[in-house]
Formats: sequence, C-alpha cells, structure tokens
Amino acid sequence: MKGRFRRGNPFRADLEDTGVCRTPKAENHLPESPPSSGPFTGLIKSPSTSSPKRSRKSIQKKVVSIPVKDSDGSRLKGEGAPPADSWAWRKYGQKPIKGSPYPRGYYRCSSSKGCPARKQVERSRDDPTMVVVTYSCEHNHPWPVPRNSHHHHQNDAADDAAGKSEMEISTPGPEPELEAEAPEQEEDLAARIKIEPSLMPADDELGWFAGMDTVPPSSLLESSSFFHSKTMVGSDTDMALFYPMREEEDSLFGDLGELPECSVVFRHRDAGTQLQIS
DNA sequence: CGGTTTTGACCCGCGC
DNA sequence: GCGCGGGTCAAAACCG
Repeated sequence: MKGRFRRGNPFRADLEDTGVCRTPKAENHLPESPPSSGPFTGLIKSPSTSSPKRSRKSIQKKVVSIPVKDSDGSRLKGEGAPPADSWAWRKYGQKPIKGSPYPRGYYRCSSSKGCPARKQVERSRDDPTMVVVTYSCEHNHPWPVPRNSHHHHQNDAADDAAGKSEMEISTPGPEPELEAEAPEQEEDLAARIKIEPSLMPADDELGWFAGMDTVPPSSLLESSSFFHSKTMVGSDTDMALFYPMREEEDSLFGDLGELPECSVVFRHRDAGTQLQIS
C-alpha cells in the first residue's frame, strides 16, 4: 500500500544533512560553545566511528533509562510512556532491534527547523519496565526551544511502538502553562530515572546538552516543569540555563540568544512564522 | 489544512 | 565482496 519510491535519489544525497542545521558561514564561525541550555545530562561523544551516517561532527549522546510510566497504567500500552521532555519530537522511523523483542523508535526534534537533535526510544531488554532513551545531537548545537504546546496525535495505534513520548509532553491538560504544575508525579518519576553510568563521561565542553551531570535527577528532564525552575534545585548554574518556558517565544529566543554557530530557524507554532537567527 | 505517525524501502558502515 | 543490522527517507494515512 505504501508506495515507497526510491529515495535513493542521487540528489537527495545529503539533502538532509545540509538542511539539518548548518549555515556554511556559521560553520566557519566559531565554536564558542555557549553552554546552551541542555535538558539532558550525561553525554557521550561518539568518537568518530560510532555513527554510521552523519559522523562528520562529533555527536553527543546521552542515554537515560526511564521506568515505564505506570501512572496511567490503565492504558495498556505496549511500550508504555517514555520520556516526556519538553521538546517536540517527530517520529521518523521505527525498527525492530535484533536483540530485543521491542522495536526502537526514532525521533527527530521538531521544535526548531533543521534541528539535528534526535532521540531513540526503546524498551529495555532487561527490564521491560524501563524505557531507554538515547538523545543525540551535534556537538555544540543548542537545543531547540522547548515547545510544550499540545500536540498529541493519533496514537493509540502506536502502542506497539516504542515511542509515545509526545503524549506525555503534550499532556492533554487544560493549558500548557498550567501543566507546569503537576510536580509530584514528575518528581517522583524523575527520581527514578537513571542515567547509564557508563555513558556518563561527564564531558565538559558539551555545549549542547550542557553538562548537568551533577544535577540531581529531580532537575532532570522528563518534566515539563523543568523549565519552570520552580522545582529546580541543586546546581543553579545549570538551572540558569533552562529556558523559562512560560514566556512568549520571544523570551524563549531571548534565552537562546546565545545562538550557536548554526543558524537555527525557529518557527512560531502559532502563526507559522519563522524567525531566523544567526 | 498542517503537522505527525506509519511503514516499507533504501542507504551505508561494519563484520565476516 | 557479500550480508547483516541499524538508521533514515518519504508517501500515504491520520488526527487536531
């Protein structure tokens, strides 16, 4: 039914690659890695042979294990609900993994245009109750604006899929801003999150996920509230890097002010306007 | 109507 | 050189 046509077009080559986020100029610019805000902690840079495809730049990775959210266990989701970060992710693929019975979902950041951030969600092979999320992005790339808007779609069918993180993010709550609250659960959840130890080399120049390695789990991702800095505690340093997400986009961008080397295009989800920052 | 998800095909690095 | 396996693409289906 799905007419999949050859996408192996000679032209498509790195279309994606280029489109990703790289302004030729920007690239030439400098790598002053402003500790952009990073929701994630432990990162690992792939040496150089780790990523098959776009292994041009160092890719940072961060793996997190999150317990399947059984809060809404009422919903028998095959995969449970993965991580609920405040970014918008668009699923672009899913594949069964050799070792595990669970498929791995591939997500791409859709918060900003050309955002190279990606994440993979899969159920832990050992603990089916755990969801392993791997975040990755180019080195020094800033995170997109957290978009806590509502957007959940037709899932339900994605039950077998390993990803329905968005669901959590959007939270069918009344208003996104209000959902800022709801700390209890999130905190609890966060408390249970664990970061793969071996994957935490504690990088220092990660401009991307900003090293919050030392930040307590509570301040970790998995919570929309994490932008509200309300519950934020511990390393204020890192906290400062968070985007206050209740503000207008302007504010958000303001925080992002320290734009990185790549020019990122943020689009207002409302009007669909696009701001180009560079 | 636009943005997502779905899903099979295609690509590519690595191992043998 | 071939095959495997993981990762990505993209058309169509869907949902708001």
